[in-house]
Amino acid sequence: MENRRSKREAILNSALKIFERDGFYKAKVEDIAKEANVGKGTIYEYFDSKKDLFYQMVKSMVDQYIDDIQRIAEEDIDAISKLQNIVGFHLKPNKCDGNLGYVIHVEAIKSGIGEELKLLYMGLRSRQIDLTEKIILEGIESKVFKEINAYMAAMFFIGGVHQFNIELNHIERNSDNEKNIDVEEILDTFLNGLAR
Amino acid sequence: MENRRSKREAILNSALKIFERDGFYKAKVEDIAKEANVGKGTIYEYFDSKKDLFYQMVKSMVDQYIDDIQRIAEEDIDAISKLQNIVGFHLKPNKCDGNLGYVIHVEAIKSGIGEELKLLYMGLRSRQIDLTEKIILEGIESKVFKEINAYMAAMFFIGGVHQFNIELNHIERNSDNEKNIDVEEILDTFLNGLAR
Amino acid sequence: MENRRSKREAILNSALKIFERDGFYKAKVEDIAKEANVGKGTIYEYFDSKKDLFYQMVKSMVDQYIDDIQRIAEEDIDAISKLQNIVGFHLKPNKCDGNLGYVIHVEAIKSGIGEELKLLYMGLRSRQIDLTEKIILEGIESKVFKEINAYMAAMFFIGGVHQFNIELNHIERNSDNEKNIDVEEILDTFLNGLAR
Amino acid sequence: MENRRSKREAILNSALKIFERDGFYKAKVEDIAKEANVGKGTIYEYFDSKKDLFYQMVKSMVDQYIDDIQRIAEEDIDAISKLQNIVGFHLKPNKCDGNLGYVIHVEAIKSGIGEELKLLYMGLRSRQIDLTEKIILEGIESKVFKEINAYMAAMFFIGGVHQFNIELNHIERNSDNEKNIDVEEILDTFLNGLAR
DNA sequence: AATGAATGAGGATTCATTCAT
DNA sequence: AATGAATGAATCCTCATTCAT
Repeated sequence: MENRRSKREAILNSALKIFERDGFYKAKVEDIAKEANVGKGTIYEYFDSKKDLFYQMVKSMVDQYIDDIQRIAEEDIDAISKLQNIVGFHLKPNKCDGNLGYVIHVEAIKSGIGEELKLLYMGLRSRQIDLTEKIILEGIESKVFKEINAYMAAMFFIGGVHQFNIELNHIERNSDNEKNIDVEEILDTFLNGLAR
Repeated sequence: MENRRSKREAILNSALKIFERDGFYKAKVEDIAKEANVGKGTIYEYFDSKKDLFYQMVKSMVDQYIDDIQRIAEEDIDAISKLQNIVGFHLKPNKCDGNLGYVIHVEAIKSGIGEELKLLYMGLRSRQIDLTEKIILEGIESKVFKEINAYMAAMFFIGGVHQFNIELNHIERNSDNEKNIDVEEILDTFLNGLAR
Repeated sequence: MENRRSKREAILNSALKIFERDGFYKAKVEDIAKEANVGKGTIYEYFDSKKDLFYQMVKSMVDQYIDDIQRIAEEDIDAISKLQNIVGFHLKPNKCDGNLGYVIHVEAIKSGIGEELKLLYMGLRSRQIDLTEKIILEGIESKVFKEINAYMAAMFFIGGVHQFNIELNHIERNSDNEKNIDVEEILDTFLNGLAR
Repeated sequence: MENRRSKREAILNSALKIFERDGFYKAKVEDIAKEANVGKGTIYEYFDSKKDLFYQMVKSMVDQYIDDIQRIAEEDIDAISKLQNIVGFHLKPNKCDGNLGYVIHVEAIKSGIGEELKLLYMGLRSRQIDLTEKIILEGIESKVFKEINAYMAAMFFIGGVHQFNIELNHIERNSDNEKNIDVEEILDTFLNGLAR
C-alpha cells in the first residue's frame, strides 16, 4: 500500500524532530505520535519499540547522508571543488543537522540503545573520514595538494565543518552579531592554513 | 568542616563519570551515590536536585577548563606555541573528555535542564572561540600568521581539535589500526593547509 | 447462509484451543482470529466481545459435555457400566480436556467475566454431580451398591476422574515412566475401596 | 531488620489474596500494594517483577503445604488415621485453598510465567501423590488395606479430596442447602467403596 | 460480509525525591 | 549529618475494539 510507506515516513520525520529536540531518553513516544498526527499505538505498528524507532530514524538519516556525500565525492570534478561542495552541503540548514548528530553520538557511544546503533554510527564516521581522505588523496595525486597526512587532514576538515554547522544552526541563530560565513572563505582557511 | 567540601568533590567526580557514561537522563542518582560511596539521600544534602547536580558538575568542569586554556593563552610564549599547547592539552586523555562535551552539548541545547545551563554552555563556547581568536590575532599582529579571518580560523581549529579528541578517546581506543597522531603534525596541517 | 454457521464454529474451535493454551486474559483475540483463518474484525461480527466469545465457547463446551454424559446416564445399562463409560469418556484425550476445565473454573469463580458464566459453570457442576448421584442411587436401588451417601460418593467419583484426566493429559504426557492406567482398574478402586 | 521480613510477608499475603481473587493476569500490582498498605513502588523493592511475586507467593504456599502434609505423613499413627488427617486438613477453610490451587495450575501449565513455576508445581503434584502412595503402601504392608494399585488409589484419594475442598470452600459457601460433610464419612466412602 | 489499520485506555515498571531514623 | 526504605508520578508498551474500505 502506498499509504503505509508514507505513514512510516511521517513517523520517522516526527521522530527526527522530537529526538533532535529532546534526545532519546527525554523524548516521549506520545509526543512523536502527536507530531505525526497518529495514535500512540500506531507507532508500534511500524516499529518494534522506541529504541527501534530511534535506530531506524538514525539509519534513514545515515543512509541519506552517506548517499549525499558519496554523490559529491564521485562527481567528475577536481578535489577542491568536491571539498567546496561538502562544506556547502553542511552549511545548508535542515539538510543535515549537527545537533541531531550530537544526540546520535551520545546514544551511540553509550550503546544503551543497542550494539547495532554503535556499529551504524561507527560506520558513518569511518565512511565520512574515508571519503574525505580519498578526496584529499586525489588532490595529492593531481599535485593540487602537497604530500600531507591525508587522514589527519580529513579529520581536521570534518571537525571544522561540523563546528561551523553547529555554530550556524544552533548558536548563531540565537545571537544577533551575525558573522558572515561563506564557503569560499572557509575553504581558503583550510587549504592555505594560517602560516605566512 | 573540611570534610564537607571533600564529600561534595567526591560526588561531583562520580557525577562526572556517570553522566559521561550514561548521559543525563539515563544516569541514575543512585549510581552516582554508589560510585561516590555515599548514600542516595546524601546527594540531596549537597545538591538540590539531579538537574542541579548536573549543572554544578558542568560548572566545575567548565570553570576548570576555562582556567586551563586561559592559563595557556596567557603564557608568555608565541602564538604557535600556544596553539600547540592547546592541541596537546586536548589530546591528553581524562583531562578533558570529548564525550562528556557531547553530553553537555545535547542537554544544553535542549535546555530541558534549565536556561542557566544553556547560558553556561554558550559562555564556554564563546570563551573558547574568543581565546583562540585572540591567539590567532596575536599571531597576525606579530606577522607569524597572514591576515586571515581569525574567527573562522578559530572555529576550524576548535572543530579539528575536538574531532581528534573524540577520535582518540572513543573511537580509536576500540580499534587496533593505531594511527600515530602527534601534536606537531596536527598543528602543521592546521598552519600550512593542504594547498601546494 | 450455511457458511455463517460454519465460520462461527471455526472461531469457537480456535477460541477453545487458544483459551485452553493461554487462559482468558493472556489469550489474544488476534491469535484466535489467526488460528481460525479469519480477520480480527470478523470475530466481532459473530461475538460481542472477547468475554462473550469466551462465554459462548464455554457454553458450547458445556452443552456438548452435558449432552455426552447425559446420554451415558440414560443408556439402558446397569449402574456399574454407566460409571465405566463415564470414566472411559474422560480418559479419551481431546474429548474433554481437563486443563480447559481449570481455566473455566478460574474465570467462573472470579466472575470477572460476568455473572452468567458463573451460573453456567455452577450449573455444570451441579448437573455433573446430580447425574452421577443418580447413577449411584440406581445402583443402590438395584442392590449393586450398598446404602452409601450417594452425594459424597459422586463427589469422590468426579474428583478422581478429573485427577486422572489431568494427570494423563498434562502431566504424564511429559514424563516417561508411563503408568498404565485402565478403566477397569480405576473403577475397581472406586467400587471396592482399599479396606481389606 | 525485623521489619523488612514482616513487610515482605505482608506483601506475600496480599498477593495471595489478590491473585486468588483475580488470577495472575487480571490482578493489578497496584491492588496488591493497596491491600498490603504499601506504595506501588515498594513491591519492587522486595520482588523483581509481578511474575517473581507470583512465583514467590506460590513457593511459600507450596513449601508450607508440603511441610504440612509431610508432617501428617510422618506421624507415628496408622495409615487410616493419616488419611483421615489429610482429609481433615483439606477441609479446614483458609488453611489450604483449592481455588488458588486452580489459579496456580492454570499458570503453571501455561508456563507463560516461567519454567521454574512449572517445575515447582510439578514437584508439588508428584510429592503429593508420592506421599499418599506411601501411606497407602504402609496400609497394605500392615495388612489394613488389600493388595491394591497404590498409585491409582492415591490419585483417587487426592482427586476426591480436592473436589470436596472446592465444593466446600467455593460452591457450597454460596448456596444454602447445606450438606453435612464429615471426615469420617468421606474416608469411609474411600476405604470401602460402593460395592456391596 | 470481511478485513486489518488505527486507536487509546490500562497496567507494569522505573527512578527522582522525601523523610523518619 | 547521613542514610536508604518508601513512594507515586511518569512513561513504555499491549491489545480489545472500532470503522473505513
